[in-house]
Amino acid sequence: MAGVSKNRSRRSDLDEFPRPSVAVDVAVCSVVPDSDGTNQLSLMLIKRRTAIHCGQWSLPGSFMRERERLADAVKRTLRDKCDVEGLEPHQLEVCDDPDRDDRGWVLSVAHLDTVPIDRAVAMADRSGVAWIPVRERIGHIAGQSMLELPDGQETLPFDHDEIVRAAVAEVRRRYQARPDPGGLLSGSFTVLELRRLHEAIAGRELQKDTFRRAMARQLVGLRRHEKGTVGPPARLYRTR
Amino acid sequence: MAGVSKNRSRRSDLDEFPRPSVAVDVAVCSVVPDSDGTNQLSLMLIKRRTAIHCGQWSLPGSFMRERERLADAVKRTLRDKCDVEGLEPHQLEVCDDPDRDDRGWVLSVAHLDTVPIDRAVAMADRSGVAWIPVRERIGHIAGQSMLELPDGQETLPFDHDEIVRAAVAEVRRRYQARPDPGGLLSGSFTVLELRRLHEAIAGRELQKDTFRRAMARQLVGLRRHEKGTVGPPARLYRTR
DNA sequence: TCAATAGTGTCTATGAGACACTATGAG
DNA sequence: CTCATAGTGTCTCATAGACACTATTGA
Repeated sequence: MAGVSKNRSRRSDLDEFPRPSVAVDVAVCSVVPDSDGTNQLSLMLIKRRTAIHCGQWSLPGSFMRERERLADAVKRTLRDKCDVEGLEPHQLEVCDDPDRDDRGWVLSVAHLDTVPIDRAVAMADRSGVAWIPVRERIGHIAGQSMLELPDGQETLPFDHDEIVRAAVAEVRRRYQARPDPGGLLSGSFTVLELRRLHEAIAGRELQKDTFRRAMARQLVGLRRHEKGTVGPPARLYRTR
Repeated sequence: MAGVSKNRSRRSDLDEFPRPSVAVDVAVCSVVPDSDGTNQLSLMLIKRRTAIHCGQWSLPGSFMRERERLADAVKRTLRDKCDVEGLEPHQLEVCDDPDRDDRGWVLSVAHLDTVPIDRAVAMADRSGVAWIPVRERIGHIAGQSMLELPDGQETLPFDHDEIVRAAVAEVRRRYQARPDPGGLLSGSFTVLELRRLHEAIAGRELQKDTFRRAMARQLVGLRRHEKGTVGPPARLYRTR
């Protein structure tokens, strides 16, 4: 690239200013069946293998590479640390507390992403990766995670607890208006399946008739019907 | 601070990774009277005095200082470059195109802020600072600014045009539901003043009776009334 | 008097919430 | 048959949009 040498030559302006380390963190969300079999809005955590906070569960994240785009850094992180591909990260917020990382001055750009349910289920047995349901306890205790963490861990490292809160709020906000903005259901689905998904995300039961009428307008009805379940065959739909 | 020496000693982890320069840019919005006297949603631009893009109009911005918080960097920028104080910046998005700045790899965290109308008017005559109304042209031409820039300038430097678009969209989104989330009206005001404000932001006329009923619910009615205008004295309100 | 405004009444269309009802298929 | 479900009908209530009307002030 011709631009690189030009960039280097004018670099002097920039050297006057201190540069923070910049990382990306990703809150990967999905809705996966509980041990009971009920759907739960969950976040994907990884067990840290690096020096700091080693052994703890945290959101996947990594430092940016030279002239990398944020979205690419997120995709690389997910590929390298969780073996997930094809997601589309969205920016959530920048975490800028200078004391958030004991190693020094580190900014983190928090991202949100969603993985289709079937892929999430397929990943569930991978070692070092876990899907943790969000805890729906009212009167949430300060300094405690929204997640019921394994191994007796109380909180997530860095400011990941706050990122989780922002991510859950954002997913809920998005799923209030649209059927499946995050693409959690792949292919076709019944209205019941979509409602169970929304109920898991919202954390409460939804009115079946109101829900149907609100969603059907935004869906494409297929000719196919689901068979083999209790009751009359349910029509299949897909998103636009 | 005890933390600093500890941070330095563990700095080695971080030195493996390249660090971008990080800047903040602010889209400062207000509603100021046009040359016609009609209210216009406007952005505050400054005339650049630094080496790069010198002489061009742009959003105020600056590089972060060591271990500074983003909000503080924005406040410092506004204080130093525009002599404005007391604002509360909100994050909009991170601009991460590696080629956005010819000098090198620079991330910019775009922010949004609003200044009360009376303060904006008082600033209007300050040299090197200008309030530019957003252009409401339908079928917006690609590669052209949303703003009618002075001195025949066509576009804003860096990716400031995109930041302006995001800022205007965000201000409009916020003012759809609430009376005055940005605190543009200081003190008390009539429903008519509030409606003129909303009309300037939305860029279209609003129904007077529907608007009154939607807003009055969210306002505190005062005992005072405005005098000296045409028509019956209008009741004054304030935000909660 | 006129123009512009305040503030309210009212009609209609829309949609959410809620309850009920019939139809359908698996076990 | 029983049960869980699909899908629709319908009633109520709240609200947006629209139009109209009276009252009140300055010019």
